[in-house]
Amino acid sequence: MSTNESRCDCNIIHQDIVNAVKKSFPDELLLYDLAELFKIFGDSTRIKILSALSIHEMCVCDIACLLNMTKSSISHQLRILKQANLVKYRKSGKSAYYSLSDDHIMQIFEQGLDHVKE
Amino acid sequence: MSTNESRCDCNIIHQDIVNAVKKSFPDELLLYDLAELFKIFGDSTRIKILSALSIHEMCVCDIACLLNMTKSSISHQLRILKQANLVKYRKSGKSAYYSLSDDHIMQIFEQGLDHVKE
DNA sequence: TAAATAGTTGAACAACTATTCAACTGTTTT
DNA sequence: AAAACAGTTGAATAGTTGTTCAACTATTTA
Repeated sequence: MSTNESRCDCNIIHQDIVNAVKKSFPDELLLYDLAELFKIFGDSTRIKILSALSIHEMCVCDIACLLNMTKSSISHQLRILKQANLVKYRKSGKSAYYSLSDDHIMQIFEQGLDHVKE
Repeated sequence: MSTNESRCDCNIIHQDIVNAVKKSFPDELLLYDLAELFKIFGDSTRIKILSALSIHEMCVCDIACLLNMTKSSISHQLRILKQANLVKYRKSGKSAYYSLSDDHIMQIFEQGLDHVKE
């Protein structure tokens, strides 16, 4: 950062620490993408959908029935999960069958669960 | 769930699957807490703060300076992180030094990073 | 004691988001 | 061909949330 204008309204107390942290700080864009990923996990409806799909492939109706929600709201959330490449789907007749696109997703899920369980 | 009223506006196609999933479905409250945890991770300011604190303990001014944001907004976010038991702090003189309350947090962080990096 | 500084806090505002509703597409059934 | 059903989509709405601003507390320094 070579900008002189700073929103930081204070005298820097530990310039050495700030510099050291800045040095080994991950890429800005990477942290942004990471936040975006967690944001998707940060909704109970989407968490429930992912949790359900980790057990078995399901169609929109099945998920709506399981979570006692409308097809529409489930479809909206599935679109978000699809855009984030967290779920994939196959169409068969009138139905669309959704499943997890990646096993790695559940590792993040499980790690989070461990922390919540304390 | 023993309620007959269902928001699910469709005939259930795979009652057997829905029942099976319902059976091995995690506790509702647990999934809610999990979503709340991920929600906290799902903001780039908070992610950056956690990432910084994983490198070194820092005071509010240091963080504000590092991220080029006001003390106020950092303090607000630190309050949220504190309430979620993700950070702890010690006061010394005029300053408040924040650090991660748990190493486990960074495991979730790293796992997410792996996924984002693809 | 007064000024300066680090940090906190509540209200206000703007931006975002999850659900609802209605209308729609596409497939299957009668 | 018409009805029924699974699913999608866009607009509207209500609720949430991150930052800003101003006022405040507490500690230190002059």
